[in-house]
Amino acid sequence: MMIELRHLRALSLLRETGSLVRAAERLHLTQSALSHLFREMEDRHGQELFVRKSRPLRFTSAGLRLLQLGDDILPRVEVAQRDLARLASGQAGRLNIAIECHSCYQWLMPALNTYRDGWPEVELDLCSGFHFAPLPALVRGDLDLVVTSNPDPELKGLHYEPLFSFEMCLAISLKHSLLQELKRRWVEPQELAKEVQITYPVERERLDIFQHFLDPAGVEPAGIRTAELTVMMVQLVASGRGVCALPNWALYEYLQKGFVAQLQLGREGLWSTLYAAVREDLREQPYLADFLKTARNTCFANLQGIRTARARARARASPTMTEAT
Amino acid sequence: MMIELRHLRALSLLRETGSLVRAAERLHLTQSALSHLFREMEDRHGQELFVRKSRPLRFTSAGLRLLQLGDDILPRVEVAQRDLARLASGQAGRLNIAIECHSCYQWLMPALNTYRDGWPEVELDLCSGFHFAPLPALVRGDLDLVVTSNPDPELKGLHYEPLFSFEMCLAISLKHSLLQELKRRWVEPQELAKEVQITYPVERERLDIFQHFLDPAGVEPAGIRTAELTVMMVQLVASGRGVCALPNWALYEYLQKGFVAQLQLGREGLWSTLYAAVREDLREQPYLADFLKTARNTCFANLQGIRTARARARARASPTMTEAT
DNA sequence: CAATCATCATGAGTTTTATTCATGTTTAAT
DNA sequence: ATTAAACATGAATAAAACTCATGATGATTG
Repeated sequence: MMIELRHLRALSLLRETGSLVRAAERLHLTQSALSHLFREMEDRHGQELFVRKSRPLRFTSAGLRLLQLGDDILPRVEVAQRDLARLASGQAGRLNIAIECHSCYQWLMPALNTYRDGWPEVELDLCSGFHFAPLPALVRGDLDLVVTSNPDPELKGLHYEPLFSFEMCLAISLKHSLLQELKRRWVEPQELAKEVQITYPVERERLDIFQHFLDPAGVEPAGIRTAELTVMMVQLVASGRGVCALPNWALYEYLQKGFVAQLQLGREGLWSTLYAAVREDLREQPYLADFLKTARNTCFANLQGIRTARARARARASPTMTEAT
Repeated sequence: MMIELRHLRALSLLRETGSLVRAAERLHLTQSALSHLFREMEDRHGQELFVRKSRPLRFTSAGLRLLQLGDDILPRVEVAQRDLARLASGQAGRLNIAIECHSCYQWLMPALNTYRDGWPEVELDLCSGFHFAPLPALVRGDLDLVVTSNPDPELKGLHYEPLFSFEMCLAISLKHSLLQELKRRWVEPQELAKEVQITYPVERERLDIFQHFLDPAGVEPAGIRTAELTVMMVQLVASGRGVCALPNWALYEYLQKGFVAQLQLGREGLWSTLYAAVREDLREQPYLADFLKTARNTCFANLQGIRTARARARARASPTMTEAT
């Protein structure tokens, strides 16, 4: 037989009340039950847990060690139990968020701030700077929500909630020769072979420009240069150090200010959809559903040039509307 | 009903094995038993714990939360269980030591070093700088051994193992007028009323000179000055800033070097006995019994002027021998 | 696509464990 | 010494944990 929480709870209560009778009362048991219980524990461990004939009650070293264990773990069990109850009722929960798309901080931060007001009980955590694959971590339970544009259909048990569709665009210097040479508003992959790509400092697989544009065409850029911040990337582009792919909504303000020019990636433009990946069973939870709503609202309120995934799907079906923004 | 460790163990094993059948094998149960067990847990918490029809096995958020709890607390339970087993067998244990007497570091450190070699499994900790009463902490289980010269007979469940008896002596400057004035080797409390006392920086109640010499006679010294280290206290005495009570064994080397002179406190000398206080049930433990032996050996090997408590008791009974050292 | 195999669920029956009840023993207080 | 409160104990009972036998489900394969 093994230690059980029941034993630790009883022992803790024995210390608290100072007598079997009162401890039994608190546990809604008889004094006899506790007497049997402690005797069994003592038999199991081969030593006394407390000194019977003594007032006030005294514990032996073994008893004290078990009390210490109880002090250590019982509160944790309580917390877990509350978490489960809240999870069942949908009142609150944990929301460990990771984002794959670096620019997304732009809308995620305001969204989180708004959300926090409505759900102060939800334990929010933003797991940036992770060096593990986020979607498996979501399945494992280390994360609760992943913002990604690359759903993995292999992973079971996940639901991908579309947030919005956006266009990946190429930021290019106003003085760049391509702007003059091309008689069109879009580039082919081959036309970027001589350019330096400015990117976020993350793995190549997580950059849409490579995964969905250059790599499929077998084009390698003249160089790759990284920058942490979007504003730095734009600055490098503006000063002619290279070109850079950014979501249209991230690029918008810099276009307005006339810092850089914009080209579409390919004739159709490189559209993709951003999803919030969550575990299926969490999807219905009010606190999560509301987070998704808040996130979407924040995005459509603040980001220029994005579309609902549905609208974009319709647009793709009827090519005449493709370029509408 | 409440969460029990059995549930957490089963769930962890389910994750480890990936199936009810294999988890049941490992637990020496039938698959049916586990099926019933998990169903009950789910009923209790009002939600599924894992997704049945799925390979590989997937857990729900609730299941993951319980797994996390298990990962958190099950290892702690294991550790406690091992501790209890070792406590039962007397192989090893914990030894959190506190000392009331500041000078005792002088022999405690070598004793600990010797002891460590023989009992590498025992978790040794020296709780110095405590600001709580050490004997109650010993009863409570926060400490396992307290070196004290003031046993408290009120506290039940403690055993006081005598280490040795020693004499509290007064260190006094070689040029001090008292040395000339007195025609004897001892002082009365009243004769210290004009002196500054140099003491360790601890509460007055913990200083034998006050508790057993000055306070009973109602004598207040001209001043109190503190120093952290014995050597500093002796230095202050040597330079005439005051007098200072120290155990004879701590004073010995400074007398030898001729830094200070020594006077007895009262005609009989102020003898007291140093005890190692332990909880009664720990007393028989081999690892503890051996610590006491090592400590005593170290003391008698290194300290000059100490006596066994028994010898001192005999000496006190026959006054003619009182002053023998 | 049926056949097969492995896994899991289920209900009744059984064993084990937890608890109570009735009563005796010990302890501390008066 | 007497008494009251607390605790221990063994038998009886209630509750739980578990098994067995079997049926359902899902994945695999020829």
